[in-house]
Amino acid sequence: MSDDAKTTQARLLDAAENLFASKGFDQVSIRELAAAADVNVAAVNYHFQSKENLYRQVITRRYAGQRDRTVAALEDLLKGSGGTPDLAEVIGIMVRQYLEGTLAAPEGPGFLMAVSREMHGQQPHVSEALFREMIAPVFQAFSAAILQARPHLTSGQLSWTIASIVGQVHHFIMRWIKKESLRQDTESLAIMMNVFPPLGEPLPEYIRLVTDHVTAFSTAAVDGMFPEVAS
Amino acid sequence: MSDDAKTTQARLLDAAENLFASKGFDQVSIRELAAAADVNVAAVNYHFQSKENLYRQVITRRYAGQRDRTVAALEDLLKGSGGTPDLAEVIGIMVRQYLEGTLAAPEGPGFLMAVSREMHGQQPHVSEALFREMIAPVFQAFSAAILQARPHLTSGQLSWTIASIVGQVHHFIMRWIKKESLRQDTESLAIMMNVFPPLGEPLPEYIRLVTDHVTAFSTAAVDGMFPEVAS
DNA sequence: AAATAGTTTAAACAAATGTTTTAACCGTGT
DNA sequence: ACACGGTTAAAACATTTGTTTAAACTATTT
Repeated sequence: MSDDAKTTQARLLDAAENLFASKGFDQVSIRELAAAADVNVAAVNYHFQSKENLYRQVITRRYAGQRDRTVAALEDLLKGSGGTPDLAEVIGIMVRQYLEGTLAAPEGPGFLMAVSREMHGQQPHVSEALFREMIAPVFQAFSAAILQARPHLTSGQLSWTIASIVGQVHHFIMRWIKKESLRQDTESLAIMMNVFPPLGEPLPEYIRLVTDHVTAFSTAAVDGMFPEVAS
Repeated sequence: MSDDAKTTQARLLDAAENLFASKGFDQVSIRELAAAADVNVAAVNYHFQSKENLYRQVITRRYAGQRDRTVAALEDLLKGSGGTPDLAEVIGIMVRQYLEGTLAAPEGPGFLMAVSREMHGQQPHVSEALFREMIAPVFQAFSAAILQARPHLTSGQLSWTIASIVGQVHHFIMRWIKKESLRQDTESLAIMMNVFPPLGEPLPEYIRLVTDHVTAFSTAAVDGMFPEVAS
């Protein structure tokens, strides 16, 4: 479906998604949005009441799918393994889903980069609703799956572990985004890529490498920190 | 030294540090800065040429100390241990320095929060210079220290490991900052603190807990992933 | 005391922002 | 053909932004 066949609303949502993703909420003006979507400036307020509300809709529209896919993948794994999944597989699913959903969604480039910014950012544009409806369910499914793989973990150990995993993933996402946004600035780019080796790879390979690393790193950490007492 | 005894420049720098830290570059207007520092709006441009340059100076002024302290602490450890430091101590120093420098510097609240935002952010306000002068030296000292503790690590394994550590630290910093910025929004705050248990602690205790966790987690991960061949 | 260099002040400036208004437009149903 | 709801268009609106101007002030120097 070509752009001019889509409705004004849809074109605005798509343009907003890409622009917000690559520049952040404050850095995108309504006029810029309108130009990218090839609509009138007033369209944003007509269809979405406000710029902030458009932002909210962009995020929730995409994140719902991400959430459902991740939860479903975790549940599938639980069923397939008869209740005792491999810890590395659990973490691997979570990490890969997050990376793919954020950096390489089929719906288009940019996708969910905004969410990471939102989670790390200060502006509470959507934070509470996003957290309750989107993050919390994934968090819960992830917790449950880890607990199936390592039933001896306490709830405290569990949340520390999850925080360490999420932190790593965010960092690798931000690193890729930063690299993308530096495309023009060849000097800074060269410095970054020199210090952070995996950045030179194309995106699918980057996702694979990061997934493998974070999975192996975190699995080793969990089993080193919280060894299961031999039965 | 009371505020009105300080020079206009110093008062602006201090006010800017706190405001930029808690709200981010774009969210702070020059008029807000001037009001907080109790100076005229023109003072920013008179003394610092531009808002962006003021921002640069705020960051470099503080980060230089942070950098020197961290590098010195790592070098001390190397000397004290006769060239074979404990890995956990190396990581612990790095993590603690980063957390303290960012969240709890004696110079005042807020301190270096802006740097984390800068590193994760899109705006290239100071990125390249900051990276080259401030981040790179710390990165290098940290790398060298880890390599002394675990000489068998390849350079690739080293940079993956550092990325995982830095990612975790950033995440725990952001989490604290986010909590601070949600002080008014009691509902969101309750949700966050419920899901992320260590957040309820006062700052020094939070720093201690995070340092211990990240250190233990990462040490276990390194030794689990890259076991030294028994001699 | 006059002059000077540095600093502070209030006011103005130009540009950009999110939003609203009002009129034109379009297809659909009568 | 006409009227009507929904949509788009251009223009205007009220604020806010970073920055500059030009005059007032202040202390030090001559």
